[in-house]
Amino acid sequence: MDELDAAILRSLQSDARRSNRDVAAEVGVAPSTALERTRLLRDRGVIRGATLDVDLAAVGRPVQALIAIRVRPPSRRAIEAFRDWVQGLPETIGLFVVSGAEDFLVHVAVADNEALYAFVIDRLTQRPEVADVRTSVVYEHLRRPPRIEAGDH
Amino acid sequence: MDELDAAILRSLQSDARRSNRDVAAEVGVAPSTALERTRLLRDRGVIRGATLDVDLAAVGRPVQALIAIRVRPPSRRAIEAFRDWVQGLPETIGLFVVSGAEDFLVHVAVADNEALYAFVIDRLTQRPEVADVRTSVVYEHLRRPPRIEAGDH
DNA sequence: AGTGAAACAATAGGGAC
DNA sequence: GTCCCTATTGTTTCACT
Repeated sequence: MDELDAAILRSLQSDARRSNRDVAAEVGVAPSTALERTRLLRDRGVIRGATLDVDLAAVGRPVQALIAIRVRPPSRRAIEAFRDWVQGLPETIGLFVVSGAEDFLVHVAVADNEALYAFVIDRLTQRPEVADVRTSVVYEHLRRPPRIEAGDH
Repeated sequence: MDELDAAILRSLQSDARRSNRDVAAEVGVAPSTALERTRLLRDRGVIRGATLDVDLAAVGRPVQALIAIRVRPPSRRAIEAFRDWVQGLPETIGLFVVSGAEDFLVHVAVADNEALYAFVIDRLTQRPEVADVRTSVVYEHLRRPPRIEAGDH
């Protein structure tokens, strides 16, 4: 992870579909050099992939929520079972396994408030390990790419 | 948003860098058709962009946390001022504005626990509108692309 | 919605510093 | 060892059917 690697990552972060030629020009190296570095970053697992940023409202799921869940018992078995189950639900778009008062924060996107209510009272409470549920509606969700700097990572 | 649009979105979701040719073959239309549809999806704002999925640990920020924050007074002025400020911090990688007991959930990625502690007690508590802070360490963060279906969106 | 040709980009191999 | 140049292959794009 030298300064060139960091510059390539920064360039691709703003638009992962940018051509290698453009990236090379932006960071000031030959296209072949940029290409080799990018592939090494991919091989080393620094670049995991590129995901499409889709407008959830435009695909019929304008309502988002974060649902804090406490699981009982908080054993590895119960945690992992619940995690795997909730990850497979169609409403789920993100999942945080956390420390603190709760064990999970499930990020869901649904069609309307009714669907959100149904998700919470029909699906979640079906699971016997769910001890407590707290729903927060998401008014706004902003994402920022991490600031990347060179270093001995 | 017909079935073809949905299929194109599903195809690009798994890898936003997939070539138009591959997408066309996968969804069963000519490349020119896939290209036009993809461009229309972009123009209509359904596709917002493509973001690089970077391994945070590999770029020196292996510790993640979600910080729940209550702001006082919970006025538009205070909410928006805090949102804009926290969004600009280098540690911030995500921000949820939510209903419920708290007003914000700030997703941060930092170098170590010390940096996390410093973020909470030095930076956040500097702001006079911050009334309450609750930090949860993120053990695991999974993301899932939304399941996209055709429809009159 | 599909075809073909021209412009463009990605890749592999070889060579300079 | 890192970077660059060039030739080849493959991809995108546009005018046209």
